[in-house]
Amino acid sequence: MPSSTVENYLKRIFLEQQAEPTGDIVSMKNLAGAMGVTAGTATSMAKSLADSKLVAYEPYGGVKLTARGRTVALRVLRRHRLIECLLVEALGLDWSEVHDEAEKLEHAISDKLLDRIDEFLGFPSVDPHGDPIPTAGGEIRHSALTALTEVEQGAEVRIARVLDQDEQFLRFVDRHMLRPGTRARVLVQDHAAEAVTVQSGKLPAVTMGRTAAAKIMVELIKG
Amino acid sequence: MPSSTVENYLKRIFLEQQAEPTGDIVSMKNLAGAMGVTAGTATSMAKSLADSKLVAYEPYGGVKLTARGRTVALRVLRRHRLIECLLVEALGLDWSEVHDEAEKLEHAISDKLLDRIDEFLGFPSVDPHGDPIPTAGGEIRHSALTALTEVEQGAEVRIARVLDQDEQFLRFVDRHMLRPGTRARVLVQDHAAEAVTVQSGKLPAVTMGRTAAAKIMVELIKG
DNA sequence: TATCATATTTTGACATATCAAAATTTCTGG
DNA sequence: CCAGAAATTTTGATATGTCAAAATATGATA
Repeated sequence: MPSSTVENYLKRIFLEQQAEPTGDIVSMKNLAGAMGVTAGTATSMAKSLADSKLVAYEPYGGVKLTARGRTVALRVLRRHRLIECLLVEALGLDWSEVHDEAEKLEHAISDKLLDRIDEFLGFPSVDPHGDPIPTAGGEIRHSALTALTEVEQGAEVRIARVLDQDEQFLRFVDRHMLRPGTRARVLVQDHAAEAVTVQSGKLPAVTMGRTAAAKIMVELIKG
Repeated sequence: MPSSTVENYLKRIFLEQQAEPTGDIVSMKNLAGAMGVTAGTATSMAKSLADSKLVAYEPYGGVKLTARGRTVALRVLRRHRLIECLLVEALGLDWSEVHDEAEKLEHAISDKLLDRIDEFLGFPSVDPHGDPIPTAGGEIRHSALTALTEVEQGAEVRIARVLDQDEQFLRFVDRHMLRPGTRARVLVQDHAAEAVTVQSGKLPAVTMGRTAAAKIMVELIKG
């Protein structure tokens, strides 16, 4: 049984591997940053994870999940995301405030209870942020998603995923009805200004910078 | 912020204090037994809790909660019992299987979420086992105590207090599992015979005279 | 290529929580 | 009151997870 610290490292490594398209090796600096610990701590944990065959660790290189490590990471993510669903669906919490709760609860819940929750929720495939929920078997399903910066002007899209858990940002997304599942239209792609203008529901259009737009992943509906 | 280990010790001490009617001081042996650790570990933890002013510790004497320690213990108990309610009410788990889940979740839940759960459940006053749920303020609502002679036939009660320190009597109480904290059912109230028949756990029912029954104070759970 | 900034690793320390076993204190029966 | 039993405390060790700071390696650039 991995400790919750180990679970957190593995989860972070998984997420960092996904976030880093330069290659799926995570540096000690990034790992330490993501975990909020010093670089020395990250190094010693990397070694200890490698001893447990949960990561491959190359001195001065970095760290990468093994198959076993990946399985553990996905199990933690499954817990996290199902808990987020539960808090939103059953208890009516706002999707912007469930992340921190789930961060703690994900280490304290049994497989049995998790299965109950899954059943109770009707076996959802994405969490309230649109992030895919890994299966009990430890697999993850991806649909082809595009960043909001990449779609053509005039396109109709469905918001699929928001790649940032920051509460400020989630509130912004909320305010403009850009939650996962909602439809939106891309009115302007201004490459010169590095800005994207989108419009959702009956709200007025909103213009955001490309760094923000890059964090909003969508599925193309038309255009 | 007390660690979850500290929370567990305080909770145990509280429960042991209630269970021990000889006086509310808990010995290292009992504490170690209840926590599943060695006596040496219990001693060193007792000292450390005393340093934090959460318990009063007398070497070779034992340990007793301070007001602060009691407040922490009751907060943990509140979490535990509300979580048990949630698992039974909302997720349909059986009341016999929720204890272990709650044991872990009670340390991983925020006050905010707990309040939501409380509200969602309609502010229950007892958990699925009939144990009272402490208030957010850290007090325990003691329902008014009733003598065993006063309750209706068929009622479910929890033994709360035994108003006699006589060894003979306490042994009798013990033998029939009528210690404070245990649940029992009043099978017969025979006013003509001045006798009460009660039954606890898996033991056969026992009939006692009204003078004896008058010394056993109970809380009404149902009926 | 020599140097310097940056990243990484090592080292020594600390806090928490635990155990086993030795030492000590308290209790109890004769 | 005293000896042995039982409970308690002490001691020394271990595992986990962390930091600060020193030592070392890597990589970019002049």
